[in-house]
Amino acid sequence: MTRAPASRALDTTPLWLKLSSYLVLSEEEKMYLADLERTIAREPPRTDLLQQGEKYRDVRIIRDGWAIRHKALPDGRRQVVNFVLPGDIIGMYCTLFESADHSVTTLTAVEVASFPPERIGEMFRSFPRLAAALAWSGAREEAMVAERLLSLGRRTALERTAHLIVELLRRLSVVNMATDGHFVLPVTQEILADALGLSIVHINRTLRRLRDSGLIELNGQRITVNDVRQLASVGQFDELYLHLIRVPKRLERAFAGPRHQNNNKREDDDRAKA
Amino acid sequence: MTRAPASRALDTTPLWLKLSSYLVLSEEEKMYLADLERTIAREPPRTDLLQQGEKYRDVRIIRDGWAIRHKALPDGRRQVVNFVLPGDIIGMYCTLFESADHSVTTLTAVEVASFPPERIGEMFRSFPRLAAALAWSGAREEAMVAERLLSLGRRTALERTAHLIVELLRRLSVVNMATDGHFVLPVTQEILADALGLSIVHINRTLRRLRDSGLIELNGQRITVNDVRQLASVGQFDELYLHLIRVPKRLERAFAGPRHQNNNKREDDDRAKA
DNA sequence: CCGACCGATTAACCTATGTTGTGGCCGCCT
DNA sequence: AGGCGGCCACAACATAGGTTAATCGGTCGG
Repeated sequence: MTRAPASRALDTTPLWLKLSSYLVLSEEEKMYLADLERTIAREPPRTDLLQQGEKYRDVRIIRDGWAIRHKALPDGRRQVVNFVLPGDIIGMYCTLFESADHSVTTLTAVEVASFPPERIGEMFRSFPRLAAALAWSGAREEAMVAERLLSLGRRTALERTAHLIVELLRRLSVVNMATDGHFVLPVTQEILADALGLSIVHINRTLRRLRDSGLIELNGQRITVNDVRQLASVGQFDELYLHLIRVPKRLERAFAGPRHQNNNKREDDDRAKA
Repeated sequence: MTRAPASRALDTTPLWLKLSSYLVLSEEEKMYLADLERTIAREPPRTDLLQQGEKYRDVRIIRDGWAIRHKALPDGRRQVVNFVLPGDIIGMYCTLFESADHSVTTLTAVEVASFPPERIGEMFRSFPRLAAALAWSGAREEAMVAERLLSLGRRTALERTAHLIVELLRRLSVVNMATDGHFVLPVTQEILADALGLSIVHINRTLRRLRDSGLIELNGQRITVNDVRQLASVGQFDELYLHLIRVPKRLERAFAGPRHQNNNKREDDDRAKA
C-alpha cells in the first residue's frame, strides 16, 4: 500500500479505510476525498441529522461516532433500518429525491463532514473509480438492509441478535474500531429492540441467554465476543452480503471512462490477483 | 408529454413508463433506452434469473411478467426481499460486487432484456440524466426494502398485508398494469408469506379477514381493492417512500455534466413548477 | 444529600402468530 | 377414468415473543 509519509493523516479517515478495503486509491483520489471531508461539524448525541419528510440538504460523511437510520409509523412504533458508523455516508443520492423517507439521529457525539450534492455528479465525471467505490459502499448498505429483512422475517430473536452483533463486529473491524472481539456499543436496549423488531423486554431476555451461554460478555457499553465462530453460527451469519471482497477487474471496464486517463498503474497490478 | 407518432411503440416499454413518471426523457435518451432493451429473452415461470452466491452476469430489465428477489437461510427458511415487476432492473450495480447475495426467480413467464454492465458506466458518461433516472429507480427500490423492514419489524400481520397490497397497486399503476383497483397477483400464498415474514396459514387467515371486511376481493389471481383509502389506512401506508414526486430542479446541477449539452429545453420548462 | 429520571432486569401473564393435520378443489398425467 | 400433486381452507393446539408492572442502580441538577 503506497503511503506518502507527509500525507499520513489522510489515511486514517474512516471512509478512506473503508474504501481501501475495496480498492486501492491513488494519491489524487485520496486528495479529492480529503477535500470532500473538509467541512466538518460536531453534533451532540440525540441530534437529528435528517428528519423523515424533511427536504434533503447536504451529503454527510460520518467521521466519528454512531447514529441510526430509522423510520417511524404515525402511532410512534419505530424501526431502526441500520446503524450509521464512521465511514458511512448519509444521503448520497439525496438529489434524486424530493424529501427523506427516514430519519437519521445521532447516538453519541458525532463528527460529520458535509458537502453539496453536486459534488457527487462531479465525482462521477472526474473520478469514476472513486465514485464507483462510493456506489459500492451504498450498494453494500442496501445489502445490509436486505439481510436485516431476512433476519426480521425468518430468524428467531436469538439468531437475529447474534447476527447483528457479528455484523457490527465485522463493520467496525474495517474501520479499526474493534480489536479482537470487543467494541463499544453505545446503544440502549430500546434501540436494539427497534433494530431487531423485538420488545425491550425480549431483547433483555435474549441478551441474557447469550451471556449465560458464554458467547458474549457485557460491561456497560463494552461488548466482548468470546467466540465469533460460534456466535456467527448461532446467527446463521454468512458474510457474503457484506461484499468485502476486493473489486473485480471488470469494474475498470465499466466505470473508468475513456476521458479519465489511468493514473493508478501501480495499484492496478497490485490488484491483478483478485 | 411529447410523443412522436412514428416512435410510439417505444413509449410503451414499462421501464420508459416508470422513468417518465420521474422525469421527461428526450428523444435521444428514449432511443438509447430502447437500444439497451434490444436483446430480449423469454423465460418460463420458476426460472432462476440469478442465484445467491453465483457471479453476476448481465444487467437485466424486466419487460413483462413477475419475479421475486429473495434470500434464503441454509436451513431453507426464505425471505422475499421484493417483487420484481415490469420496468424493474436486476443487478444494476452488479459490477461492483463479486457475487450475488440474493436470488431472483420468475413467478410467471417473463420477458427480459439484458445488456453488459459496461453500458451503465457508458450511460453515466454520455446520458447523465438517464443514468440519474436509473439511479432514482434503484434508490427507490432500496426505499421499498427499508419500508418492508418497517413492516416486518413493527406492523401486525393485517397491517403488513394491507400495506403490501397497496404498494403493489401503486407500483403496477405506474406501468399501466392496474386499472381502477384491480390487478393480477400471480403469487401463491406461500410466496406472500415469505414476503411478509408470516406462515402460510397466517397469511390465509389474514387474507380472509381482509376479504370479510370487504376491503379486497379475490377471484383466482385477480385481486380487487374496493377501498384503497381505507386499505391504505389499515396498512398505515404513507407513499412518501415511493418517491413518486417529479425530479427536483437540483438534479440537473448535480448530474448533468458540462459536457452534456442540454437537449431537453422544452421538458426543463415543463418541470419548472416542481 | 435529595428527588427525579433513565435504563436494565425480572416475574407473571397474555396474545399474535406458528404448527400440525385434515379435507376439498382443480389441473395434469397416463 | 382415476390418481397424483399443488394450492387453498380451516380447525385445534402450541409457543415465541409482547405487555404490564415492580425493583434496582446510576446519574444529574440543585
